[in-house]
Amino acid sequence: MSPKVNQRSLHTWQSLYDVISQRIIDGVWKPGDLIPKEVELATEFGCARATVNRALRQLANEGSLERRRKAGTRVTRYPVRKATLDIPIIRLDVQQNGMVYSQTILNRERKIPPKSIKSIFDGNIAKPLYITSLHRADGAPYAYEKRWVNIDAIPKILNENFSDISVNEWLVENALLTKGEITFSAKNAMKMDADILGVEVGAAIFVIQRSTWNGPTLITTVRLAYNQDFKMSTYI
Amino acid sequence: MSPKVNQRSLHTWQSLYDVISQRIIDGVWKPGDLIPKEVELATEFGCARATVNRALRQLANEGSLERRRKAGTRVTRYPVRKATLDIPIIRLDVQQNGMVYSQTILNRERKIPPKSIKSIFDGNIAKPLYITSLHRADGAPYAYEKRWVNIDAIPKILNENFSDISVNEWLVENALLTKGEITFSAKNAMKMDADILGVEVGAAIFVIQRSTWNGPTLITTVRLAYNQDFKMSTYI
DNA sequence: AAGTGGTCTAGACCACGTC
DNA sequence: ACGTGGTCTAGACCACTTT
Repeated sequence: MSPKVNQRSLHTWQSLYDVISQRIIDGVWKPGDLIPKEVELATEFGCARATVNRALRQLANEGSLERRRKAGTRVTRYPVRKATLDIPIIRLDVQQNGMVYSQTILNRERKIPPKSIKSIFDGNIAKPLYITSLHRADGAPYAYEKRWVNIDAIPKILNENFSDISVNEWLVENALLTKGEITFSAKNAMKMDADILGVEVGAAIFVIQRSTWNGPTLITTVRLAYNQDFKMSTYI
Repeated sequence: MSPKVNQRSLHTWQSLYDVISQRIIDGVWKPGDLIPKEVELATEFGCARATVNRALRQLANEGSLERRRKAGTRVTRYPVRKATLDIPIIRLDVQQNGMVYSQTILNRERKIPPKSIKSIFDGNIAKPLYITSLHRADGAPYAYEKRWVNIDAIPKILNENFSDISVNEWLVENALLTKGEITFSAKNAMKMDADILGVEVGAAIFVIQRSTWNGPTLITTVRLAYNQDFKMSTYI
């Protein structure tokens, strides 16, 4: 009998997620172990296979499980390998630390880029716009930005003077940005970096190189040099 | 007519994902715009609402859309904010670059940690194990590691000498690690760093500070100093 | 109060990889 | 060839927010 209506199950995918996580934490299922297949777990928990699938997929996305058709689902051997981090918008980053943000455009020109930059752009684009600027926190130098912008993709940037808004934020609002690539490194400040950031030549600076595309089209590539106290953190 | 069996739809969630991404790229839906609700999209694409939900959820997880019940789904204004990065296992990182990996334990002792480290550990644990080691690529210094290990959580580490395996990899195989936290920064090499890494005092080094837990229990916290050529990259 | 996304179910077919 | 995960459907109820 039983009316055969959807009952709100007490077994949400989230609760399965918790139970399965706990089993991994407790070592019931150890790294490398094959865990029961979806159908078996569905039976054990008394829920639909789709619900099990949802929980396992989540754990796989987070890197705790590895799933392969036919081969089954295993607890990953090297679980803590992926991290998600937030890329700060400099202004917000500064303001969240209770400081006053300001920025200055140092230089802007149409310019043929050096080879290392040129190779990132498509071969046949117009001479890109090169803009350097300084971001400040409470008036003190915070980050030195060197940026190349694809004029073909976003020509109206030529009419903008960036007195009230940073180039980055202008682009976020006026260009469509769908994917990006980012590289972190540590460098010793060269003379130019040092002069602008107000540090000694040779001081450690944290360098972020970032490129941003709209679909297949490169919009901008930027090098940001922070002075040595910069940190970036994330959870896994 | 029509047998009313599940037909393999041509509209997979992935294809919806592509179409919707393209509309964002093309500016059909601009940052901040409200997009049609799930039911409407399901009608438009001729598929089940669950399929639309799957595609939209994916886009929301990736940060392209923002969803709220009742309020609907919007294109995010600041889309490029989250990045996923792979945390390298040093040995694999070295070997993937075609170099020979080796490592040496420099020092190991039970030791009361400095305040900055102690605060990460729980108050009442046994004196942690402190191990320093050097990772090499083709014999040259690659990364200098200073690590604290929670002995209460993983006592059998005291019987291990790490001649054949790095501490990190041993922990990965012998402890359960479920979550972590990581911080990147740029520092000038202090004398100790410089001597061990074989660089000048003051050279820029890339520092990773990482802590790893099993559930609520801190297992280990480690500082890794790389010499200045270290880079880490990701896509968004 | 009402609207929108969130999730669950039961059943089905599909596709990838291993055997 | 076949087993396991991947996904789709149609319908239902739920939960969070805004009005």
